[in-house]
Amino acid sequence: MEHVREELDRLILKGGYGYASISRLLGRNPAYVQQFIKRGSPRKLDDQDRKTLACFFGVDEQVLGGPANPVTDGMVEIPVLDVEASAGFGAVAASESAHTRFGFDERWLRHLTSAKSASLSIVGVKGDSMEPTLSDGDEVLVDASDHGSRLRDGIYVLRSDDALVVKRIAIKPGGRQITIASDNPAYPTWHDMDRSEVHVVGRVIWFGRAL
Amino acid sequence: MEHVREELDRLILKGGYGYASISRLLGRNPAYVQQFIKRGSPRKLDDQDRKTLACFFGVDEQVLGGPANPVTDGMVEIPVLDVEASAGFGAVAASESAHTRFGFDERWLRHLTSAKSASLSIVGVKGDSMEPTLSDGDEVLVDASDHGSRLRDGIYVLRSDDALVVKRIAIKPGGRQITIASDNPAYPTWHDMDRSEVHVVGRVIWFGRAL
DNA sequence: CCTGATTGTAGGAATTTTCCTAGACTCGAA
DNA sequence: TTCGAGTCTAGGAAAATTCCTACAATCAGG
Repeated sequence: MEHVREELDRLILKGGYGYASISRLLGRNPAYVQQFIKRGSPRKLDDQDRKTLACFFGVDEQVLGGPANPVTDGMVEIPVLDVEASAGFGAVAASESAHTRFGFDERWLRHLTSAKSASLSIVGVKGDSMEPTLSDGDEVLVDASDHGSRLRDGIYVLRSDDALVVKRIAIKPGGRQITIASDNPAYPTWHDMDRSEVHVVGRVIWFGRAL
Repeated sequence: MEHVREELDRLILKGGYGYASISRLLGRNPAYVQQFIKRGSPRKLDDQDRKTLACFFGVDEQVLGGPANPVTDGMVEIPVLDVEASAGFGAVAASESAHTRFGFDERWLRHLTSAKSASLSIVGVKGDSMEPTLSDGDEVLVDASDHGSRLRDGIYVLRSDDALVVKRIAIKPGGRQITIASDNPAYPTWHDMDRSEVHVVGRVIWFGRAL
């Protein structure tokens, strides 16, 4: 903790400001900073003062005894695709406006997938075919880079004619054959389909649901 | 500034904690919180104390007089609480370590709840007691302003001794009695509990799950 | 070398924060 | 009901903070 006083002392000395003027900067009496450094009078700097000083000297608050910086830049925004517009093959007008989106912590996201954020998108689930795993209205995070030869057991978003559908895919061991199923047993399951028959949009790696 | 005292008072009252235990949470003398609220003794809360309280009650620091959370163009950031640190009454060293957080579209969020973003937080689910609705590792969005007299049927985060737990609450029609249940039938259900017996942190309004 | 202005220093006063304690009260168990 | 343990409350003590002030040192301009 003494380290903070020395650091502040050095900063003031280097800049040639003098204790008095720095005290005035804080809106305190002229002896305030001198007391802090030489007498250790306020054991800690007030939160507000610390901010002011860190800003003034252009150093991190941490140097003056502040909290470790919570790295504020690691936020990745993933847009929610408008399914109505994106499902068909017709050219999609990329409307900039009105897209809702989710933000994920970068570290958290890297925990989930190694995919680049550009290949991620969010799609709303329609219908009950994937109950109880996914319900109508859920939002699923889709990794568009995770298909093709990397296809493996799991839940995928597929393109079917002009719509996006969510299905569970199982790989038949050793072959090119795959099974496409809906978790809801009321829906049919297709066995032994060829990979080339299905258009995989991407793998579902996360979903959110309102309660 | 008085608003902060009232807000803290309300939080303590609603949760039914009492001033003394909250004072102990801060590692202060038992009269400390009472003095702050009734006498206005420390004009401001110490930075450290504010963090601890915000974490404990699952609200944003802003509510307790902290710095305003930057809302970047329609995106609301909700912090993930460090449950290990926030749940218990034992004096807790509020860990400064970088909190992960999620971002929600403001419009989307308002669709989900009318609560102010400052009263929202995210908690990780531990254990299988809420299977199949919630699984271990899920992240739930908690509305800390939605309890007390507004308690209604639904899933809530409760404080139990030194841990946070997620349970389903059902209100017995017409009375103060409530039922606390786990969705997993392997866990017991408690009937006819009095509202004052449980410490409600907030209502679960959304969750996310990795697949 | 003087003079006046400003600074750093340190003693101590004024104020605020923090703690301690005793009394009134509530609640549950005996 | 009585007792004991816990709470909230308020008064005031103890400790920390913030401020004030006088004094010595420094420095620039005469």
